[in-house]
Amino acid sequence: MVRQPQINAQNRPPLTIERIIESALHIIDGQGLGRLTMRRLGDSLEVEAMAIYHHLPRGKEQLLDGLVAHVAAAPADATGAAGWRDALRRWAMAYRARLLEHAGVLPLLVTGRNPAALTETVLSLREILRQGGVPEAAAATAAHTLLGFVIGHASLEVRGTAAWAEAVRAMEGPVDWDARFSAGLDLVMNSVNPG
Amino acid sequence: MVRQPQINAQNRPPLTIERIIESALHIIDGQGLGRLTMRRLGDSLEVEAMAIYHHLPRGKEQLLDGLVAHVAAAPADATGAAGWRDALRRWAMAYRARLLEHAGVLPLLVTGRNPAALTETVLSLREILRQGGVPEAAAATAAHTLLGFVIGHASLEVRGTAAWAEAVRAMEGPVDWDARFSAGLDLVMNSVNPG
DNA sequence: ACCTGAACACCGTTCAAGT
DNA sequence: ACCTGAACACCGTTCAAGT
Repeated sequence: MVRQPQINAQNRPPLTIERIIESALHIIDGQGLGRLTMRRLGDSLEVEAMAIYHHLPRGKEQLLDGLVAHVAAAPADATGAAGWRDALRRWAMAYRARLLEHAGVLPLLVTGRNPAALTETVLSLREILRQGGVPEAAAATAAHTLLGFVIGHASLEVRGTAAWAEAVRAMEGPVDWDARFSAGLDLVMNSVNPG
Repeated sequence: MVRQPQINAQNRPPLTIERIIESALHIIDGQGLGRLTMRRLGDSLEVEAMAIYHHLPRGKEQLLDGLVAHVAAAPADATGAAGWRDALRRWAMAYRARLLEHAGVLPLLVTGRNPAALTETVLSLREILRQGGVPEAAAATAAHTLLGFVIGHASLEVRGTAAWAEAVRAMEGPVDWDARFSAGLDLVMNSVNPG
């Protein structure tokens, strides 16, 4: 029985930034952002809360920055798509699903914290539009419009599907959010045209 | 010297929900959401923090609900507009300005808290579209698409104009956000058509 | 190098008490 | 009816100490 070097004396995997972020995301997804505390995060990692500061010197701020990066940095990819419209459509659907899976991170995304986390995503959208023949300025506008729509629509979905939103559904009527998002996406994409 | 009845023995205006919300919004706008605490709010109202609970029995949750309602409940109004497109355009510009003025409230808006706060706004958008001849289903889609775009774009603006976003501007290039929003708004509105 | 334990300043909230 | 003061359980973070 050879002890593996990456297993320490307490017989548990060592703390890494990746494990910390994943554990934090697990707490947010399961219990909500409000219940993510350094002490609870420490518990879930089987470590004292103070140990986390050794890996994230800037503390909770750095943890939240990492969560935003982990969720928001999902660039668009044109491989396997039938043209740039299809590529953007696929990306939008996937990005929306990602935001809804981690809806607890949405409030962090709109704080302006870790703005660099979105750079890769924005540039990938612009690149796909550019390759589709859309002029530079129009591509920049379309990229922000599309990304803004996806983030904002996901926010409305969180609001509309909240367990305590019965009164809203009574007033505004029931909504098929998948269909609603798809139709809205058409609305946005339909006026994006190559030069 | 007749003492006015609404001035109490300590010579200060009585606590009301309106004054509490306004004071809280003032703290958020000036110092950020993270510095809004019940104790600081009490200080700014020249009252002990515990006095606030007499007016907001559900405590800070109720305060945050009230803040969302105060900022997000701004319905569209067609009076004085040159047609429904102009009315929606004006509303979108005003709503965006409102969100940017109170950017610290944006994270609260996307939590799904107090979902009823947006009902009036959503219904007003649908009504203007309906009066413009847009069929019911298309109006519902357009309303959510427009509102989603405005909220999402405001989030991107907060991100792009953050003081610490120098690296982002270096990578993605400088942005005229007023022009960018206006162009994005055109993109969204251009495919909304009466039946 | 990595983690712990005790401590500090703060937080939201409850509750009995004051006026 | 409206507000206060003391108290409680919790929070993020620092720092000296352990291994």
